[in-house]
Amino acid sequence: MTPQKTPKLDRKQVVDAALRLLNEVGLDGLTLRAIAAGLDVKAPALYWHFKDKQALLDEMATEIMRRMTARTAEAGGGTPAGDWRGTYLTTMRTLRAELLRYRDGAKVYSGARFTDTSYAAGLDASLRVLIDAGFTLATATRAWYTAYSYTIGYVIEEQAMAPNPFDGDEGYDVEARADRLAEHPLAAEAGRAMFVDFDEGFEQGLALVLAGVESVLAG
Amino acid sequence: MTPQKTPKLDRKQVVDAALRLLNEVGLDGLTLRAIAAGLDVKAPALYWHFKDKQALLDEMATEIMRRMTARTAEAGGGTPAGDWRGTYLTTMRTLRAELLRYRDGAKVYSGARFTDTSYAAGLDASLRVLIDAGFTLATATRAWYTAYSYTIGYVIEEQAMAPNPFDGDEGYDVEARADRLAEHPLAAEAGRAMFVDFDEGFEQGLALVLAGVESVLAG
DNA sequence: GCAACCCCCTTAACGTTGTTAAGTAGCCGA
DNA sequence: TCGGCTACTTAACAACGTTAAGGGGGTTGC
Repeated sequence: MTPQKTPKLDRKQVVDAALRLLNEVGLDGLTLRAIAAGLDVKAPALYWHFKDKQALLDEMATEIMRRMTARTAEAGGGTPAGDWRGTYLTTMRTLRAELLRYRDGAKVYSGARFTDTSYAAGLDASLRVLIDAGFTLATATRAWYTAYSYTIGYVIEEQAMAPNPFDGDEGYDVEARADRLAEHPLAAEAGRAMFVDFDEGFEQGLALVLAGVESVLAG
Repeated sequence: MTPQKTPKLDRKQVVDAALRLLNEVGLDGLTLRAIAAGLDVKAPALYWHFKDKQALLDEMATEIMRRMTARTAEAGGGTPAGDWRGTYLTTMRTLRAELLRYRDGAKVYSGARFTDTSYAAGLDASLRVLIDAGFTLATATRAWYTAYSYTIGYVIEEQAMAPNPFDGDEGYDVEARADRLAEHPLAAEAGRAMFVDFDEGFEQGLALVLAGVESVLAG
């Protein structure tokens, strides 16, 4: 249709189109032919820019990470310089928020390996804040990675359960679950608590991890 | 070959064969044809026992959960009755250990929905221990789910990184990573800490979560 | 004793997927 | 004008999940 003079297609465009499509069709529907169609191109054309599909998925994960790093840096502007608690919370909240922006975002992210080292600057900054607050490198690393693991695990579970924000998918029926578990009242009620307000649930768990970090630092 | 009188194949046998094969070929190689071949059967035969592949994966995850519950109950025998801390730690250690028994175990597990309610008894028991120790149902649930999310996230990352225990896969080269990150010394050194001793790293993070739970209970 | 039936599996095939091979239009330097 | 590089195309392949149709063997009904 649009007769481009030099019909250049680059890696960035492919990644952007793939991330856009991800939100429409989910990870299962993310086929190379569909991605290519969105770019007015045939599937094998993608192989000029990426070795294989996994390389594209890795680049998508890396792009998600870059956007998260950028947002963390922005949000860092509103956080006082010495406030390691605020930085810590903001980093993990931003990580979750960015994963939630894409359907199956946590799955794509956690299943991939980054294609460059651009994440290191953000990690370095996060650790620096903790170290300046008195942490050793070892405890800072552990504090960071624990909250990171928690966040990844939480969002994976959240995206598996929650109604999909992008189409009419109904998601997990919490009340039906409670009915099935009538013989186990604690588990039944716990399900309501776990799967109803994910934002609040994440905050509570994150506060818990932070409290643990504080008590270790104090010790 | 072996002329079975009534060549019965049931769901349990299929799940067992699939879990065995999972350890040999990983999630990517886990095809219905390969599973069927291991049972001296053709692929469409599996559709008599399972609606589709996802139903089989769900059943595999449920079986992993059941084995975990059984092991937790065993390990509970060695834990004093009133020791909620010991029970809490043991539950999460057992969860991780069981996920690690299968290649891509955490991915299979976290991507599935349980096919029955057998998990509820274990969850109920875990919550009961916390409540008897003075937790409200809400705080017990949050304490449990936070450690659960942490463990899932940690093992997903671990299995993506670690050398595969089942074949000669080399895994992630920690030193090469450190070299690439020469400009970010904190991140480089943190990588060594995060990806070297996964057992120890898990314990430290879990202790951190537990410390947070304790401080919330004390507050 | 035979026919009907149901259980559990087979063979065959379909559409889709990731991926490779081979060819080709446009551009660029010599 | 000539290669030669870039960035795609068309064609095709093997493998996958899945469905359709059929068949053998045991059990049941009469």
